[in-house]
Amino acid sequence: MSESQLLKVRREKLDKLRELGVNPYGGKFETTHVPGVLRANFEEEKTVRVAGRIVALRDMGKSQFFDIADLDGKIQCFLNQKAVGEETFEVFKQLDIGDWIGIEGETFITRMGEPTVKAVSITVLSKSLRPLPDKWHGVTDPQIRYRQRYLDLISNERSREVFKLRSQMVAAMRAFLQERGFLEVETPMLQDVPGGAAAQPFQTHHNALGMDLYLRIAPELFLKRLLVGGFTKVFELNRNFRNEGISRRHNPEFTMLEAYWAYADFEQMADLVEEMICSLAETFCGGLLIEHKNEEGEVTRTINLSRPWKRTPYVDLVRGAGGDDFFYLTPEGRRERCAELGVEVSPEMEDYEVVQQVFEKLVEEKTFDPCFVTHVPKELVPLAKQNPDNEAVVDVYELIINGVEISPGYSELNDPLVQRERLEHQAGEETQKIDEDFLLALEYGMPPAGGIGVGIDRLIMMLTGAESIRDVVLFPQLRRKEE
RNA sequence: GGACGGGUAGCUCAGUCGGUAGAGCAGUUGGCUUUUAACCAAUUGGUCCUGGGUUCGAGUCCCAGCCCGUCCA
Repeated sequence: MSESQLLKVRREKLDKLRELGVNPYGGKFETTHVPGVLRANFEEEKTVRVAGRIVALRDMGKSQFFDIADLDGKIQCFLNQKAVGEETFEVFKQLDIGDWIGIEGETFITRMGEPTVKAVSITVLSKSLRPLPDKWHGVTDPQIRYRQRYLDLISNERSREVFKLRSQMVAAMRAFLQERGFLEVETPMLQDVPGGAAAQPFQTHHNALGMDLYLRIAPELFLKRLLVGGFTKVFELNRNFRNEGISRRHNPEFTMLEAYWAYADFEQMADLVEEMICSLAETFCGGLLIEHKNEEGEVTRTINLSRPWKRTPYVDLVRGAGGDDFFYLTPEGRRERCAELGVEVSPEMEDYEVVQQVFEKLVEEKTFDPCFVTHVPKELVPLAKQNPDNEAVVDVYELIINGVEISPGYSELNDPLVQRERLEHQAGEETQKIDEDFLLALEYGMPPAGGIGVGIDRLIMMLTGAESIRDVVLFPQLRRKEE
C-alpha cells in the first residue's frame, strides 16, 4: 500500500475515535509503573496503570495481545472484548502499532509464562498517523537513523541502549569529579579569540556589539583564568565546535570534558583519568574487558583496560615503529624511512611533523589497549610545561585507546613569559591564535596545575563498541536534505 | 578531491542470461477468547535515485550526474 493510502487509513481511524467521543491526543495520565520495570519486578494480581507506545499487536479476534513500550522496556497487555465491553473494544479497534496509550488493568501471567496486564480500561494518549519501521529489522538506512533518530530509537534496541548508557556514563563522570571536590562551571562558547587548541572555528556575528565572534574550539583558556581566580579543582563538560571535516570519528560539534587540578601534575591527572574510565567500565560494561562486536554478534576486538595502564615515552614508541636508528637519521633520512614504511609525508612538513606522522600511522592507529604516551615534543603542545630534564619535550600524556587519542593531560604551563614565547613561536601548519587576555591573566599568577581533556564521544564509542561517532551522537550533523 | 560499495513498495530485502516488478513485515477484509517475529485465507501497494544512450525490449548493459556509506588524501 502506498504511503498516502497508509496515512489515509490512519486519518480515518483518527476521525473514528473522535466520533466515538475519544480525544486521540489525551492529556495527563497517572501511572503506577513503567513498562520495563513492571515486567522486571513482576507481581501477579496487582492493579496497575502503565503507559507506552504500542509496538506489537497480536489480534486473536475477541482477544487482543499487544506490547506497550518506552525507552526502558516493554510489557505485554491483554484486552478481551467481553471483559472491557463493546465500546472500549471499538475504540481499541481504531488503534495501530505506533499509538501511545495508557492502560489500567490487573497483572497476570499467561499460559506461555508472559507477564501481562489485563486491561480494564484504555486511554488514548496519542494517535500515530504514520507507520513504524519494520518491527523485526528496525531501520537500517543511515539517513533515516540519523535524520529521524526517534525512529531509530523506537525500532532499534541497541540504539536505545547506547544512548541510555551515554547519559548514565556522563552523569557518572560528573559524579566522579564532584565526589573528588571538582566544581563544574560553564565558560563562554562564544569567544572573541578561539583558543586552547589548533582548529578551524565557526564564525558568527553579534549584532548589538557589532563584532564577529567564534564558537569555541576548546574551553581551556577560560578554565585556566578560573585557576588564576582561585578555583583549585574545576571542570567543564560540554560542547566544542570545530569547522573541519566530518568522518566516522569527527562531528563538527562534539563533547569534551576538561578538568584542572591546582598543584597537581600530568601524572596525577593520568591516575585520575585511568581511575575514572575504569570505574565507568566496571559500572556499565561489566568489567575491564571491552568487547566490540559486529552485526552478527561476533567479537571483532577486545580492549583490555586492566590497570596499571602502560606509560611510554613518545620517542620510544616512534623508535619501535620507525627503527632504532630513527632519531639518528638526518631529516631527509627520516623522510626516506617514511617512504619505506609506507607513511605518506608532504614536502611542507617540518621534521617534527614527519615524526608525528609516523606516530599517528604506525603507533596510534595500531594501539587498542590503553597507553599513556609521555614526553611529547614541545612543538605539538604549546600550552604544557617543558620537562625539567629535557627542554625538547613537555610534561604531558596523550592517552591512546581503541586506535584514537581519547584524552590528553598536561602539567599546565603557568609561566606567562614562556607561554607568550611558545604561542608566538609556534611552527607548522596548525597554530593557535594568541589570546592576550589569557596571557594577561597568567601574569597575575596561575597556580601550577594538572589538566585533562577527555573526548566524550570517542570514549563512549570505545566503551560501547560503536563504529561511528554518529552512533553515539543523537543528532549528528548531516548535509541539508534537498527536496 | 580519488578508489570501492550501495540507492527497487511505508520498513527490511531478493531480482538469474537483457524478456510481464518479487518476498517478508506493516496495511485492508474475513476467521480465531492465553498469543508473542501469533497463526490461517484473501487482498491493496512501485518515479526500480535522476537524465541520456545501446536495444525490438533496460531494475539489469554503457555514459553523465545526485545522494549515502567506507577507505584514502
